[in-house]
Amino acid sequence: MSEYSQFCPIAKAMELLDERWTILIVRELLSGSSHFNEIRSGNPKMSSALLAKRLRALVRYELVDRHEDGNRVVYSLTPAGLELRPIVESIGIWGTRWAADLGDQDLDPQVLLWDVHYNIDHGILPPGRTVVQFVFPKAEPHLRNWWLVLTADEADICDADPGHDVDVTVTADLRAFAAVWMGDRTWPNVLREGAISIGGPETLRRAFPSWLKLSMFAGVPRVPAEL
Amino acid sequence: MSEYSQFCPIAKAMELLDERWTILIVRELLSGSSHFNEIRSGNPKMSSALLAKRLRALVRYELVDRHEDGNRVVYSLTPAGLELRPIVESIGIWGTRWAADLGDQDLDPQVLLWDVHYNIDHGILPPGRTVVQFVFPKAEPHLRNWWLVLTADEADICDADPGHDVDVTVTADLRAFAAVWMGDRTWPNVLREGAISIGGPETLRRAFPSWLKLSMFAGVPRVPAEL
DNA sequence: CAGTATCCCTTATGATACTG
DNA sequence: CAGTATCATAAGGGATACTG
Repeated sequence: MSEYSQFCPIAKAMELLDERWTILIVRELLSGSSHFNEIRSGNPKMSSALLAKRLRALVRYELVDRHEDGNRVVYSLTPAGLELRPIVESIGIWGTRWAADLGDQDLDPQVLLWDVHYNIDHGILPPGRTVVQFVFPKAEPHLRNWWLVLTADEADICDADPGHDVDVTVTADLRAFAAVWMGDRTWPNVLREGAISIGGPETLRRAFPSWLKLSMFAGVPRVPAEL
Repeated sequence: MSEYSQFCPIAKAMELLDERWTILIVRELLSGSSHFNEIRSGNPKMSSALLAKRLRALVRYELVDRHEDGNRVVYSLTPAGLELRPIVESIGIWGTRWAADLGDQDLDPQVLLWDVHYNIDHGILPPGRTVVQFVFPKAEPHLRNWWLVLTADEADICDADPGHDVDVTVTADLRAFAAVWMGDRTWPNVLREGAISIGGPETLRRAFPSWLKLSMFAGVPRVPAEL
């Protein structure tokens, strides 16, 4: 932490919060991640060494608690960390309104599907296990195929075939999928246009879009285009 | 700006906002600063070169507008920049609750008085000009004496004697003054204890505390001490 | 799984001085 | 007033490999 030498509470807060990646780590913890590699899944471009360093700092600032549970390590937000939620949400709302232009490098399938897997409407899934395969034909080969394994109380994202039978196959243009997820386009619109196609038994195919709750920022009112 | 390569609006926003000093510059603009050296006054530890660089970036991101008015340069927030207010405020609220421990290096008289000068209750000042001298006996010699020049519509802070007759002299322990400003202590309390003393004609001396509105975060509910 | 350890190259930025 | 210019050093962080 480098210091601003100001009594101002905004400055005192930013001493703890303005390092690169810090807010994104808090976002992951607020979303439900609690293990080192879960946080990495939501931030795949961050190196392991850097995440370890940031987590150590967050524990030192008493925003995050580190707890060993058997052979696993569990990270969780302290009361101070939990109260960062209004900050993180207002940043997301602002970003949705004013920083929503995505470059090609922003369309990372892993980050997108990681967000998706935390926002599944488990209540309306078919009974048992449902496997959705995502194919992003234009992505780099190793980022092209993903499997989402859904049960009544879990959602797992895999970048390797988990071996189960696939129930639904979603072939998508990544930009179109992100636009649906963010509430900028609708399922009927992208399906009609062919930017996304859904394969599988008709019942499942038709049900699939309803399984995904959208991004928590999908409903944010947008800035009207200038006339 | 370095990039996170994530579609997430929180990440897209932080690409613009998480560089050191950026939020503090926005804070100054939200408080009412519009000139280069006003922003510096609120951030005296930032070098001129660095402020220039940050301002160029903020203009590039379209959060700040730079406008030449005759021979002066005027900075103002764009619509996108103005919408940062909820973020900055929630950061300040959080900082007040969870990052309020001040080290000695945080007690910078200039930053504190700069905040004070933006929060004067001009409506209840005596008519004409009122000059308040602040003395912080324990501060470094060059930060020990300050003059606050108040009129019906202006408040100026000087670190050199502006030459006017002084109406009120406030001799203060800086930590006590910051505590009053932040709402952690009351005027009666610090006056009784002698941590601050006010000199001058009795009417003015008694009126002085009411001229200062407190920090905008003075009313934030604090975290109850653990039992 | 949850990290460490190194190496090495950029960036960032503090200090100082200068300018139209 | 509103910046530039230059230098020197510190910090940041990517790549890669390794570990209990």
